Amino acid sequence: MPDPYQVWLSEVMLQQTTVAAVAPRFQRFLGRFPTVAALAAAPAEAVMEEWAGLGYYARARALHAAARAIAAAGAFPPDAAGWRELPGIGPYTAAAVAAIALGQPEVPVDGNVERVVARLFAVTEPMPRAKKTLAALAQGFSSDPAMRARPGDFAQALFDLGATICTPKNPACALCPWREGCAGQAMAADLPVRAEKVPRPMRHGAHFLALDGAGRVLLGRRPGHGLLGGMADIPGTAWTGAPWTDAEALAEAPFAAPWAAVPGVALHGFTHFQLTMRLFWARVEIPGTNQDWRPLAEAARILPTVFRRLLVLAEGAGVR
DNA sequence: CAATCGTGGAT
DNA sequence: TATCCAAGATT
Repeated sequence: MPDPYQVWLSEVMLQQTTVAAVAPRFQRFLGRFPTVAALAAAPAEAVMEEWAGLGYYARARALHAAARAIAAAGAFPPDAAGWRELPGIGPYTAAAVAAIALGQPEVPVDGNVERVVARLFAVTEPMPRAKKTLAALAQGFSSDPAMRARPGDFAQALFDLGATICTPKNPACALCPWREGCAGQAMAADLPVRAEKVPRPMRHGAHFLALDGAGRVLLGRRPGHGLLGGMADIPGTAWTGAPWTDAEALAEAPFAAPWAAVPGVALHGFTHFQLTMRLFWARVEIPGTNQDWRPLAEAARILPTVFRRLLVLAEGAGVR
């Protein structure tokens, strides 16, 4: 049976994140935190840095908290209900770990399974309202002898069916082993019915890149909750609905310095808004004592992508 | 229940 | 280029 720690870690990384993006990061994470004990013993900053670029940073905070809970308990939870009580473990991940790592007859319902079931039973109720219906229908797999015999492989097979045959667009129904019992085959490409999309608003920010004489940059730290919670950042203004004038932005600078505007802007898309950032930079020859100065290459490694874009903007403008 | 929470790749 | 969407959880 697979190592519960590795199954748990991979399932958390795979939440809303593609296999291609996760694969190298999973190996790197395991190299740095090989066991749940090692993860529990690590400082939070190290875990957040290792997660940089993967997105949904609440996952890393919860993963770390859960590791400490497991280490304190001295053992992994024995079943899905036990896993469900840990931070960052919802219905899907609890079922996936129980099925894959513990061999227990649970049915993890992810986006793939929802799509397969919506088509198999021709569910036309729109998402996300249909989630309850789809989850209930997916529980029907619990009586399948193949599922009882090999719950982990059954779950993996369901994921693979959704990823390679029962795909969101252009499903390959002709190749599907379940096509004969599929009530939604004729309308498969239109299921599940998605809610209408809402346009993402634009927000604006201004940030301040302080460089010392040794190629180091001054980093800040985000609050431990909410957007990018717990991550390093490049200090700046709030992200507001209206652009910042130079005067307004400079009044928000973390300290007085000969700030100069970097030409151009940096753009970044979040799930629910788009961001336009301006950048000011200054050479600061007297670093403060309790401040987080990092070489540019290191900063680029530990900053979330939104702030890496500012480093790219600066480099393109010849600022270094 | 609806909103929040990142990012990169595919189309 | 814009949109979609990915092995979701939390509030």
